Amino acid sequence: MRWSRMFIPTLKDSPSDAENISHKLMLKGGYIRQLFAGAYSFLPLAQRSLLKITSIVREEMNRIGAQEILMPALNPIEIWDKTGRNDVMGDEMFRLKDRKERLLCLAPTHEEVVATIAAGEIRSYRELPQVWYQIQTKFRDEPRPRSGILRVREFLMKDSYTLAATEEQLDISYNRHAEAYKRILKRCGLDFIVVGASTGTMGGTASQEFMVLSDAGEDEVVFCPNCKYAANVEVAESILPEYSWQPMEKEEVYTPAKKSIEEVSEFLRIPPEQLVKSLVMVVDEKEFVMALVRGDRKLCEEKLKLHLGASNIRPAQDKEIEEALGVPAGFLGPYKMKKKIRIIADDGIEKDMPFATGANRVDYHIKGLRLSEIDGIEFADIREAETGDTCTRCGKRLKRIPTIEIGHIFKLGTKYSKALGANFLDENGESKPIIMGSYGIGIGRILAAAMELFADEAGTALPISIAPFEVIITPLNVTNPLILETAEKIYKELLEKNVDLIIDDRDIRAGSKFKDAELIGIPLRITVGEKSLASGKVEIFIRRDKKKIEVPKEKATDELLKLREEMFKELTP
RNA sequence: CGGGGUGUAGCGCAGAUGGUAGCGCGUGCGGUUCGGGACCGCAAGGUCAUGGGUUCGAAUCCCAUCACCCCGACCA
Repeated sequence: MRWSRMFIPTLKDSPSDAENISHKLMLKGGYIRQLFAGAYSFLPLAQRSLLKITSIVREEMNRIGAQEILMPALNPIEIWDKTGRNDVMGDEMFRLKDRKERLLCLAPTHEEVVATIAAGEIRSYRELPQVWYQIQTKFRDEPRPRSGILRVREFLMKDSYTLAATEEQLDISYNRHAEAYKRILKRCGLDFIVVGASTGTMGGTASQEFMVLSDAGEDEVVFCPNCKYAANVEVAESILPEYSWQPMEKEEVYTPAKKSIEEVSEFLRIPPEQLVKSLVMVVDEKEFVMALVRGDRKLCEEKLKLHLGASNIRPAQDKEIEEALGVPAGFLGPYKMKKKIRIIADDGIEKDMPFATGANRVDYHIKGLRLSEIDGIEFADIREAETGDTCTRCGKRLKRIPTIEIGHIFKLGTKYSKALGANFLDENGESKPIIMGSYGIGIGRILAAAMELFADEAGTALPISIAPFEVIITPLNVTNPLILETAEKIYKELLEKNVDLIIDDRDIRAGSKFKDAELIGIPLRITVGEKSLASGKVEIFIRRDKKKIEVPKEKATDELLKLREEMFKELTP
């Protein structure tokens, strides 16, 4: 490929819209352009990378015996009604009507379609297990698209679905996917951790996420450096560090306009650890629940949701709280409540610790209350684990870190097959619902994560397996025939060896060529210029470690092939 | 949806107190340069997000709308 003929609109300044590193780099490097919020065009460089990623994904999926299919993105709403997910998905699903006013949606995922196919075709246990996958554009009307390509409304995903007759078959498919995902990420040059996760709106019995450590990530993972326990904060367990509380008289205290934990803590001179937050949540849009969490802790909504068996919870608005409890937010507590609602206390709060919390009276808090003296409270782990908490497995300190979620695998069970009538006859002629699994991996996120992970001042250094080109040849002055001929000769030799490369044949200054090549992240560069050529040499530049090697021009091709080989070897699982 | 911010040339920005739009980069042409985003000359490029209002006069003041970005609740 010749740079002069390629569409690579690099920029000197990144557009001010871009905030995080991969987003800036992709815009600057001419990889992507935004069409509107949450939708990007992939320009030639990005598309080349994405094609390489998808072919790695294909190879690994095929390797575990998965069969590639392709399902419609356009779905009739009925199948989503049958599983109840038309409601569960809420505004996240794009909905539209056809010319006959029939309700359709753009599928955010494909369990419903898979179960529909299975319901129509699978009859016997002899036809199971099945493992199907597709690489397809998904649509999700994200409440807030952000971070460039990391969180968008239209994105490429590899999603697979397994159909099993038995739990054992499901386990095998699930484990094979985990293995395939590890191989995929390794081949794409990404370091990752596998963590226990919440099944969220998918439902199901077990799930794990494949996370890349990155500050750009939107997820957080709690992990133990000692025993390797790792879990999404949504589900991570921990033990609170010891806290020696102070004794406290029981009394109502006047706390004018002191609402937040900080304000109350400061005003009453009580540390946040000895305050209790009373958070009112709306459960499935019908019931109010009060959640009690220690003042220095965050409520983990996902854990609470799980405990309640709810499908949706949200913080109540101030107006709702006042209507339901007769007290404004800020002075709420499990004390002299005007109206009884369900109370769930975090089990990390010591039952005999006296604490301060709202007195359910405007401008008043109650001091010296203890959970042990309140009737009808439920206890559950509903707090978020934090750095410094104790690991429940080995007793060492936990760490909490931001991550990018690249892949997620689920054991779904029979939720979808039951809803859509996907049954089979077992050995005994008994009809049973098919046991499903579902597995996703974000193609674009792999690229974004790699950009992010290997970024430096000059740009990025993509892994050779997914870089848009493996090698760039940079003749520094194309008006010098000797330089150009030498570069062209090496270019031809490498082409014959099936190296994926580009020659920067533009008639521009050397500096610009260097900047561009380093920006877009090509892992290997051959520089052909007067300086080295005077002694019959060319220079090989290794982008990742910024190392330069001079080699005789006749040996350039062989030397480069060797380096390329080594780079690929490093990425071999 | 709540909170914050920004919309002026392809990109990055400037345009006090209202007086008819500018800088840097980039782009085109000519020339000198050519191993780390060169220099000189010439030139093109703008419904100042949109709609309404105030005013003799609005990029600037007022109202509304829209878009995009950031922080929170959801996900590959």
